[in-house]
Amino acid sequence: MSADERQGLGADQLAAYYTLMEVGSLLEQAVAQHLREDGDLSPVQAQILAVLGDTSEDGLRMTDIADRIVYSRSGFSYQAGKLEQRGLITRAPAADDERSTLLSLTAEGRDLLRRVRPGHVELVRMLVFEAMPDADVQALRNVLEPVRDRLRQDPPRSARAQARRNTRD
Amino acid sequence: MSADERQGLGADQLAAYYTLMEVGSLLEQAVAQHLREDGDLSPVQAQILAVLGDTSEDGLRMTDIADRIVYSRSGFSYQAGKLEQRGLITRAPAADDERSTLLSLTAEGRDLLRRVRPGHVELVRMLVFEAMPDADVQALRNVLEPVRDRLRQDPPRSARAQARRNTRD
DNA sequence: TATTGTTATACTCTATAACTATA
DNA sequence: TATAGTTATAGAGTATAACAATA
Repeated sequence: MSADERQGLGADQLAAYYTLMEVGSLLEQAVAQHLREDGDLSPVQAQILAVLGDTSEDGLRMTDIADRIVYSRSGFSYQAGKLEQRGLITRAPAADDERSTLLSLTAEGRDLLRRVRPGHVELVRMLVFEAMPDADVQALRNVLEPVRDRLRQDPPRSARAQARRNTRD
Repeated sequence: MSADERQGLGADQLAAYYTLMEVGSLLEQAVAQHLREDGDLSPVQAQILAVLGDTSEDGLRMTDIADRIVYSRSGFSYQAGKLEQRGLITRAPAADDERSTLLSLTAEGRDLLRRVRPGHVELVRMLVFEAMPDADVQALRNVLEPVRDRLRQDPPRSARAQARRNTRD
């Protein structure tokens, strides 16, 4: 937090971390505002629709989607209920395993996705990529994709126990 | 959202955008969990404490802090109230302008900051920087700092009107 | 017994607008 | 009149745990 004492991170790393977090949060806010105003969608609802729109399957199980979106199961049910109420998705028990629920886009859901996407893409282009050279786009991917893979697999469990030992000032 | 039709973004840009968002959100979740478990702090509360801990001033006005943290004023009052209840900060009217409220860290607030920081830094080091070459740290800063500056100044107002014209499929 | 998902409940956070007080 | 901040109120989202149904 304060910059006057550092153990594990140098000044450059700390600056990179702050910048990364600030960009992530400002960008998420801007995108969330757009999705809400343009499609009355919360970020999670938009993610669910996007995942359903990107698959070629007939439907996806809740658990399969939850694997791609970090989220509690109850919160997921709540959001899926919202989307179903609005007629954007359907919920149906899976044929092979009746415990599972298959989510599918309705025609209206697909329409909404098509209606919102251009503005979403244009917003991101303006905010992030308008002045970014192609080489920087590549650099961003090269640097962040390994971090993403690490974060995906790493439930941040062990960190605290290990870090606490450094807490003795 | 779906990748089969793109107007303003190439595949690389889209991939970079998705990766950036996912890293931001996974990292924020991990950090938020740590701050909650280790210091019972919400992300915003932690940010307020961090800003207060990083300044050399006697206290900061609400508005000065809000400038560094995107947040509504009422939400800010709510969070400041929480921190004051816990004895981590004090609120006092400013001497020169009695409309303003000066926030200051108490000794307990400073202690909490010192107690939580090592684990926070260590978590970020493990999740982000352990396997990242110094050159990549530089690259990340070079690419993202201009984006951050753009996002800071850019209230995402005009995007929708401009983007809607592309919506005619 | 374990897994998938839903629901009840309580809580936190956020947004809007009305309000107080100072400038 | 404009600005700084608070508060009332209402709503959205989230987490936990208890629950039902299926494997």
